[in-house]
Amino acid sequence: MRPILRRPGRSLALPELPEVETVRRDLAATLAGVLVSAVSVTGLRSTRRHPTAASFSAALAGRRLVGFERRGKYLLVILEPAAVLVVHLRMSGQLRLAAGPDVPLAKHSHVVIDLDDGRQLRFVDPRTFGELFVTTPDVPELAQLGVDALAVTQPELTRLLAGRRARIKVALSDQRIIAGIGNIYSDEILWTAGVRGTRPAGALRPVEIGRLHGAIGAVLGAAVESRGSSLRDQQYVDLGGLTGSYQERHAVYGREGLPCPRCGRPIRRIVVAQRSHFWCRCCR
DNA sequence: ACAAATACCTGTAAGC
DNA sequence: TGCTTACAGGTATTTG
Repeated sequence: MRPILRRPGRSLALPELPEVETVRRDLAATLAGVLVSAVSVTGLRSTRRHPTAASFSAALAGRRLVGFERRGKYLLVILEPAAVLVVHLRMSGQLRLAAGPDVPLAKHSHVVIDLDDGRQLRFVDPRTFGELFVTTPDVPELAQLGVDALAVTQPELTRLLAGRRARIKVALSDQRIIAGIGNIYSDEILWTAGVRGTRPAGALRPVEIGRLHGAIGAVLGAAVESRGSSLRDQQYVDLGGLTGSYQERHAVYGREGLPCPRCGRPIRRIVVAQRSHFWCRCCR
């Protein structure tokens, strides 16, 4: 019996660790040392952690952008005088650099940050899940965030997964355990490691955790080199509006019914924790 | 303590 | 052709 070929599930390209890291590097290369001269907020949901748009603007204006860090999917812009601008792109957020105020505003531009050299840093976000907020240097809002996926060691991973009954697909995407992996890269990592996503995390054998640890570094590292993944409606673009290219190397994500690169059998899609999970029956 | 379900939101495309 | 509707998912919150 031939497998039923269905259209691949509609997929977006959501900002996960590689996409946020690409934006971080671009920011560091283009904005180090600039002064924020003014801030305009038109989308109140984007600054919802602040009581008013004015309180967000006042916290950011007059400060200099002196450092650019990343924790998981959170972007941290280090400010002087001492403070931190935290940015999370969530589903559809983009940071875009404009040469000046005359460049037409993209639809769904919610925050415009004027820089003292005339350029503008703009936050664009159709689905309005993303957010920006200014906080203290210790960033207490991120206290629950787990170890960054690019920094986790194999012994740490072993300890973090021990005893957990959650499926490994879910545990990998849990930001309190490991920070930076979302729905796209968790599937690519599991396929690369040859680990079934529905296995309980705590049941993985040491050799499987070893393969998983290797796959986390290999997949995320290669995706960073490719400047992230952009798919379909191209939700993810970098600071200059350009797409990444790692989608060309996706083995399973968004490829339901297409041949597995390893064995040629059709990629399957199931729903795990209300999310699409793409996998190969024989290769995981 | 941990796990699972739900709300939030809009562009896209499938289906009629 | 045009309308309706289902779907995509990260995180905070709620419920179990």
